[in-house]
Amino acid sequence: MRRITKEEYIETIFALQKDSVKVQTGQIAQRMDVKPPSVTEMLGKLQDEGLVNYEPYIGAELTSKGEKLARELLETHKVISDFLEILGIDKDVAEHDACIIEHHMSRESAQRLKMFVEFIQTAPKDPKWIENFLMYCETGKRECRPED
Amino acid sequence: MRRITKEEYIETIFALQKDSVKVQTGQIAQRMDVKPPSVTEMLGKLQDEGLVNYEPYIGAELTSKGEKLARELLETHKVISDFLEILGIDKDVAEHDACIIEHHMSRESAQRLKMFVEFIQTAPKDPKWIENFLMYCETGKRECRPED
DNA sequence: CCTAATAATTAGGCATACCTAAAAGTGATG
DNA sequence: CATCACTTTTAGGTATGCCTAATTATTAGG
Repeated sequence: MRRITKEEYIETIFALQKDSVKVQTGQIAQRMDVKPPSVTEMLGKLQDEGLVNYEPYIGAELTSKGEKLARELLETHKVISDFLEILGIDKDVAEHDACIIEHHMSRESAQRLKMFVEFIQTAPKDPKWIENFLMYCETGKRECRPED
Repeated sequence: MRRITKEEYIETIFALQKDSVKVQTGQIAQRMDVKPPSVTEMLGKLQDEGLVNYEPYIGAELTSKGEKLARELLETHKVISDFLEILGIDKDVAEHDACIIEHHMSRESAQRLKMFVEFIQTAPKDPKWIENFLMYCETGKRECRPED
């Protein structure tokens, strides 16, 4: 049984708030593939921690604290999935892995990985070595440039 | 509260078996920073899954199935920590993050990351772009070679 | 305004991994 | 062989997050 963390609830609520300010129990449940009672329970806990404002039968809304956390989590998430995609991982798998890994990575590693992705993405030209790497994955051969 | 997974017990037992065949409850508890009753309980479960042979008051020993799993886990672990170290993460942090992440990464991503690390480590020369990257982390500047 | 459909909540449980305190087993020593 | 020190196990309980079934709110139609 896959256990979803509080953080994932925060991220989901954040995403759903793009459509409407108040997010309903059912929406969250559906999106997270979880039953409504689990959501009700979690919203209570998130409320206790000051991450959401929750009114029974009405819906939930992130507090500014919750929103800040959501943005941080989403950034880490994006860094990881971008990285995995650069390595040539299937988009869905990258997405899935990022979801799970993001909550377990230290701030330090996340920060470093972020710089790495940034370094690659803002390279003057699409770096040759990525091409070489993907080639290496498929054929096992590497192009023999000395500075590779 | 940090929740340790079954897999981490397997890895720990594997590591301790280098010193003696039978591994005792107390050794595992100490190494994992957990109390002995937790270990007893877990050994029972691992036994049920056919991963260890466990005799109360004597100790535990990995089955061949458990040992196979341990080797796989350790390989993934090493891939992740090597990668983080290449990015310039502190060894202890890399080690710690690898411990946690390894259990959450898909086989596909782990395999790809493995190839990536291998690609870097077996590069004809220590790749220039890693130096460039570490420089970029420290100074924010990148060396402007067109093929960067 | 009452009812039926829909949605959410409460109540009561399960699984996992952890803990403390108490009981039991093991082994060395007098 | 009895006792003490040490280790391990058992018993009972906590925290998370998830579930089903039953209850309660809300809302739309008649």
